[in-house]
Amino acid sequence: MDERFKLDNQLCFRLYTASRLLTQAYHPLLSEHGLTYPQYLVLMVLWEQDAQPVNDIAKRLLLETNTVTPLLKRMETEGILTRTQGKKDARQMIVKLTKKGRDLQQKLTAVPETVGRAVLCKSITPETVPGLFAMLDEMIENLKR
Amino acid sequence: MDERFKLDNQLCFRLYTASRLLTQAYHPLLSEHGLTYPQYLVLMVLWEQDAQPVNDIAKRLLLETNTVTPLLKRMETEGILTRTQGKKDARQMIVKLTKKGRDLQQKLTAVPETVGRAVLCKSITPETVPGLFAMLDEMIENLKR
DNA sequence: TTTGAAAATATCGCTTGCGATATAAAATAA
DNA sequence: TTATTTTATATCGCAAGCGATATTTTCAAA
Repeated sequence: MDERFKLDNQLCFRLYTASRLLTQAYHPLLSEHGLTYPQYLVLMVLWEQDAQPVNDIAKRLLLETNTVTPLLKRMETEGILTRTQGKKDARQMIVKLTKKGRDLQQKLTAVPETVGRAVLCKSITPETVPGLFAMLDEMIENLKR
Repeated sequence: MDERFKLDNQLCFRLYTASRLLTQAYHPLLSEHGLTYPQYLVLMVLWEQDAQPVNDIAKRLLLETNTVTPLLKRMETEGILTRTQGKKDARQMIVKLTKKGRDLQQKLTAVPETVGRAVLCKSITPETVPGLFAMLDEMIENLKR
């Protein structure tokens, strides 16, 4: 058996699994407010800086517009944000939070804490997290050729 | 602005992005052989141990059967594996590689190497990978309550 | 100015991931 | 044995992701 094909030696499988399981940890906290995890990501982007074109949101999340556009449309239907054509550039759609979208930040204050606690363990602590972040950041930078 | 909602402070977003980008790195290598990344995971499970029930494969990948069953059916259609009802337990479907499925291992030998090289960088080296694996493993163990 | 290239967004088709639920077989209890 | 519960798969519906492609608008070059 080729060691290179063993699941236990795969970085990607670990990342894939860790990502899925951590997203699942968000699920009960977000679905309570009718949100999915990718929608929560969009909210974090817009809470940082409101009124952005689709492209800027997509770039920030390293997603394609063919993923983000339908996602934003669903959030518009939910009354979380509005999409209006840009004035300077008519090709752009400017995405802006509604009051409901802004108010969600207060309602979700417990989320980062709760998930943060769920992740903490022997090898993942306030001391080790910066190192982990650095490795993942370098890897991400490396892969988005 | 609440620091805890900043995208740059999120572990989950990093894992989600790293997982997606690394999976994308597999894409050209796998699609050449008509495979997706989750299908490649199934192959790795079966190369390690052939002839497993659906449930064992799902457990190994930490996926639900409602994800794995359709995936296996597509692979069966492609002639990569067979699904036959268990003899001891008629509820089980035993999944077994065909010759085509076994032969894929030889055809994909370059994949682990190629992706491995793409990941290597200053902070991800043969020396640091075991530590990264340990953190992810503990996190995964922690989250699969 | 006209024309062609680039950019911003959207549409289509398909696979995955997963909550909820159904079905059938096996194991356990009464 | 009969009834109940558990287990193994599967089905359904929906939201991502994403490759491929279309549409519209802007920009740049001729």
